[in-house]
Amino acid sequence: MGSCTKPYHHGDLRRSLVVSYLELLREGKGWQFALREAARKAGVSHSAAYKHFPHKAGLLAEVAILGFEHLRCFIEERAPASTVGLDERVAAICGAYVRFGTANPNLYRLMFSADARECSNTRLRSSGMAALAALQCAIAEGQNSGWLRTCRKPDEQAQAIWSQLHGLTILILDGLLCSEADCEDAISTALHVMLEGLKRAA
Amino acid sequence: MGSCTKPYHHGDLRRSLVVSYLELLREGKGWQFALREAARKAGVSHSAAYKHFPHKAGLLAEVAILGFEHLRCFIEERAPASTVGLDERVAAICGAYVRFGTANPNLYRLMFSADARECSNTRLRSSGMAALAALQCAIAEGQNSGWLRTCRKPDEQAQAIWSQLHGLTILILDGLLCSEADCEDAISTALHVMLEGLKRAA
DNA sequence: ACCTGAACACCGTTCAAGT
DNA sequence: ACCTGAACACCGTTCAAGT
Repeated sequence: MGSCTKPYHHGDLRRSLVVSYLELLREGKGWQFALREAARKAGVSHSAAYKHFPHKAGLLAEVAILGFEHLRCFIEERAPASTVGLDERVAAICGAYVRFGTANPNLYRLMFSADARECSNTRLRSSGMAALAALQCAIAEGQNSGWLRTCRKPDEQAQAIWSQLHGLTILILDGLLCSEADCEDAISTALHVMLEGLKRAA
Repeated sequence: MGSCTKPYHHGDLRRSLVVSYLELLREGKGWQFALREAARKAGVSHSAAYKHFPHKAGLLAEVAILGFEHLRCFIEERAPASTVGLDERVAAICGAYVRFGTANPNLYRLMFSADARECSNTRLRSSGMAALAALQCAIAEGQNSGWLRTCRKPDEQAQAIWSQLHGLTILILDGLLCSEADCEDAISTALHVMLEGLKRAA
């Protein structure tokens, strides 16, 4: 306990590896890191990781799922259910989604990477759905109140909106929609176009 | 000429490597292949590739740009400028875009991969824009004729639509929107939701 | 001018051996 | 039960040497 020599057993290496990978992502140099690099950062031999994950993809999937949970919190913070006005609420949810991506580019990319999906697409899918639950609620409410077009079922419309948010986020991160400088403008413009499309004609 | 022994010099190795990589993509086992595998397929030593490309990313970028040209042709075939009715034309363009992705999943993924972008984002960007030129034309026409909402400039609306198409395509390829079975349904539903959002209220 | 083969520093994964 | 170190088969990249 009081000893300063590193113990042979780590304690919670599994968690430590996930945290190390998250830190690597936050440091900003891409999103594809070696398993060995996460182990290095955790101060442990690389082969130790295989006692906690069957393969690298398992670690990445865990990080990805954590990412979706962060996304859910991020959205709930910036667009609480108490937000007055469906208009504002939907806009806040959509804005929060895209901003999460631009604020955590590497994590967002990892969340949708092949390695992360390969491992447990169903878990990822349900994490994604949980993150978007607020959106689906708002849509159902909006349709009931007559504010939204009601041509489609709420879940179908939620999927369509998710597509748009994801596409916008990815294209922005890829630098294909705009330069870094006018990125904020591009986001708000695209979100406006999108929200206008949702509303019933005035 | 009449000899059947493989010549020491290949002739057009650069092109051959690109074609080999395209074939690997079409074979369906993912989209991340070793440079060495393309060289193997081209029947050449792996180090030979470095006389034609500065690094692997250079090869991938070339493949990606070819992909965008294929996409442009694909759209022009299925949604020629002669298509009667803006309604049909826009729907055809959007449908063609998404179907190109589902028909060439690995190529589509490569086109937006970090490796391909890293090399020449500007060339890629202009290829992407060329592929979407038909869309932008149709939007401008649609706004003039009063069929489309005119709240935004054509290029801004084109970007918003591209976001949606890209997001839909990627999420479908990722298997996050639907299972393989009801994939067609999901696509046409999402496209409908999208097109309804574009139109002026009836 | 173009291609080969050996070499280097990396990787993911495995496995016997240590604590 | 958990961790290490050496080993294996791979990879991208380089470079002297061949044609």
